[in-house]
Amino acid sequence: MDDHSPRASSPPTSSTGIVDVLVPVALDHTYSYRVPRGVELKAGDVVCVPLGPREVVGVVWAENAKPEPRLHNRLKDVSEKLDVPPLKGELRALVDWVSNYTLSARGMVLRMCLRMGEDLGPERVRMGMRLVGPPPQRMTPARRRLIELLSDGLLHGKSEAAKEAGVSAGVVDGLVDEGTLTVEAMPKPLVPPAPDPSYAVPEFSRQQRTAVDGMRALAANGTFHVALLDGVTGSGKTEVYFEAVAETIRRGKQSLILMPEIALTGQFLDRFARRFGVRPLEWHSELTPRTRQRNWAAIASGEAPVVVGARSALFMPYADLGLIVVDEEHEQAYKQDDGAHYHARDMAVVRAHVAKIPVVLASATPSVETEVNARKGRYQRIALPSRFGGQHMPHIEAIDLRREAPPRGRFISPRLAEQIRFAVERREQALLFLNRRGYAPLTLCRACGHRFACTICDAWLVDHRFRQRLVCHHCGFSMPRPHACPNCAAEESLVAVGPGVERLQEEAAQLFPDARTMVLSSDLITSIETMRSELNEIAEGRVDIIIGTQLVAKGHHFPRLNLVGVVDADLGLSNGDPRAAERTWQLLNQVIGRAGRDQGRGVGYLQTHQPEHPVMKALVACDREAFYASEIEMREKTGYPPFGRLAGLIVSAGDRPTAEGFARKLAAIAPIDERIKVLGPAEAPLAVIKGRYRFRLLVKSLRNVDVSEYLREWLGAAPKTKGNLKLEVDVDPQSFL
DNA sequence: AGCACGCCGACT
DNA sequence: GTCGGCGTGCTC
Repeated sequence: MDDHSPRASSPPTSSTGIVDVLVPVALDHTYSYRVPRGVELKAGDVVCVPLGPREVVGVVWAENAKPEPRLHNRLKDVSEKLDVPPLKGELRALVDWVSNYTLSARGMVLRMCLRMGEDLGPERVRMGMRLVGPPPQRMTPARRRLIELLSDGLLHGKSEAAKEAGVSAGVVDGLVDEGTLTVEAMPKPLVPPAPDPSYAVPEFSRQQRTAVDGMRALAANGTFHVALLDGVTGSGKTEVYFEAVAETIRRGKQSLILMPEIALTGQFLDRFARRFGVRPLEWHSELTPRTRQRNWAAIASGEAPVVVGARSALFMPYADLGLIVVDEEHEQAYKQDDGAHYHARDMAVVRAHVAKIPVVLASATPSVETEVNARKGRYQRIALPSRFGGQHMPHIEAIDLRREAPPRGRFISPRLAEQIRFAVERREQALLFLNRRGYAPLTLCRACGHRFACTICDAWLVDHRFRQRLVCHHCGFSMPRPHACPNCAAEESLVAVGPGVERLQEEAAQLFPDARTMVLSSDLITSIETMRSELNEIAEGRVDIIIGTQLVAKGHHFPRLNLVGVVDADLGLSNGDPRAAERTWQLLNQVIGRAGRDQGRGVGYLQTHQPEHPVMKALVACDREAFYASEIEMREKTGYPPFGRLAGLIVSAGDRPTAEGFARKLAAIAPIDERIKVLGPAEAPLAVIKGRYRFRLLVKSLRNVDVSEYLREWLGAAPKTKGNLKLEVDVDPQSFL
């Protein structure tokens, strides 16, 4: 019955043929399937196909496929064409590009586009109730409350209304039986109203106007174009790029605003709502399956004009994307390192390029890569030179810990303590910043010197007094804090070494007994919702001293915060990471930028052992130019990005010799290329994580080298990994742990 | 990535 | 004697 010849002379209108389908599994290549009669398939169509013993959702990657002839009698049929919009060519091109660049399987990249959730079945019809009849014969307090609530005669959600009135479902049923209430189906969940680009256009200052014009022009042009929106904290960056979003809405196209995972706060959504009248659609990992499905559909159909999301939102199948904004473009959170290794900011530029649309990179402290691109004119710089409304940047001072040391076992120097006291007396807020979770990073035995380390990672156990446990920050292992030393059995001999935010809170409570303190640390936060409520508490002024890890550096606005104390400014500088200086500069800038945003009287104190370090000097002098100049010069001289390219290979195995042996073998067969240096293998800075031994190779090349191609050639000749041996490829690594 | 097939230890 | 551990290999 079926014609197996690829040159079948069926008429072109016949739907019988063969298509190549990309399936969302760890495969680079497409598989060919026969198209059943009566089905019409074109590239981009989303289909269900049999794959081994199961059915998977895949995407047609090529029509009129010409599979290997010997496969012909083994081809299976496409099971079904799904009723969703096809993936556009631009998204398929992005998948191909990302897979080619990062060396991750194409199927796995496709998977990121298909996160629409499983078929959850038809959506449950929500029931509502309405007051229709006379009051019941027997009135009870519960019945009265419910009737009161429904007295507007409108349809109320059944469970919500019962909950609000504080009554059980039984009360509802009783009133229905009496004929007082009716229960009817709620109308289908209403499509949220579209953001209104003219809802509340703000007044812009003269300096902002230029930037706003730039934003509108770029959105109106609608062609590929990269702009760096460069403005200090408090300069109104968000409101300025909202104008690009507004223009894109007017043009009937969708906008994507990418945010670092953690910055997806209610504050931002409210700010959006104040400008556009409604909250935007969200896309992040904490959506419930039903919301995920609904939002995916709204994005794919084009019903969602604006999407605010974490990095995974970049791979959504927008019906008609017209603009991408990458907020806080320098954030490390944009780099995904589990599974596929990709940098969402860079891939956003790629997506904008293939979709021929503009992209805005916004930051107060641009990454060195972006800054160089702006200096070379590859990106247009749109600058917001100062704070909005004549506010001043915080005044920054260094506190030299070599001269003004805190008392032994304490971490707040006398001068910083005094300033905090003044701030609290003035009823202002103070922020103590320390990028270290827990109580103390190390616990040791005073009697024998024993140090508590993780048994399966190469790391100390961090004392978390809040949870009463010693915790490994790399694998999550934890144990109760023991009373006696497990090594020498000495009792009461364990001491905490070094500070964490919890210990700092203890110190603050002793120094300022009347002040209200709050610790903000990622391990104390269980969900986006709890974080939103804690941030609200601070914003409403119910906290005097905030003690936080880098969580507090992100775009939250605390109106009464005027003082920021950085407890250990040197913390990120000494780890041998090529980006250490850049990171420290960005983080401290951001954290200190939290101060004085309303009254303009912000002050920052940097506790440091090296006030002469270029980063500290640039911070104190408020001289960003000095920082970029020295950092760019250093990168250029050493050939680090963006003046050269890097890729990392991480070999890991359950035992040290296997990992090291394979890494050495890899190094030995690296193709010779005078533009490329292969460094290592070296034991990774954190040599053991979760019981796996890790070795790293670093590929360092000139800027114009196609590193991905080099890696493919190299790894193609490598023996294939088997057993528990694992090889990870990280093109453009951000972290060197 | 899943999932089956396949070959060696503690239980109905 | 079987249930089940996860190593290896395939999926059009």
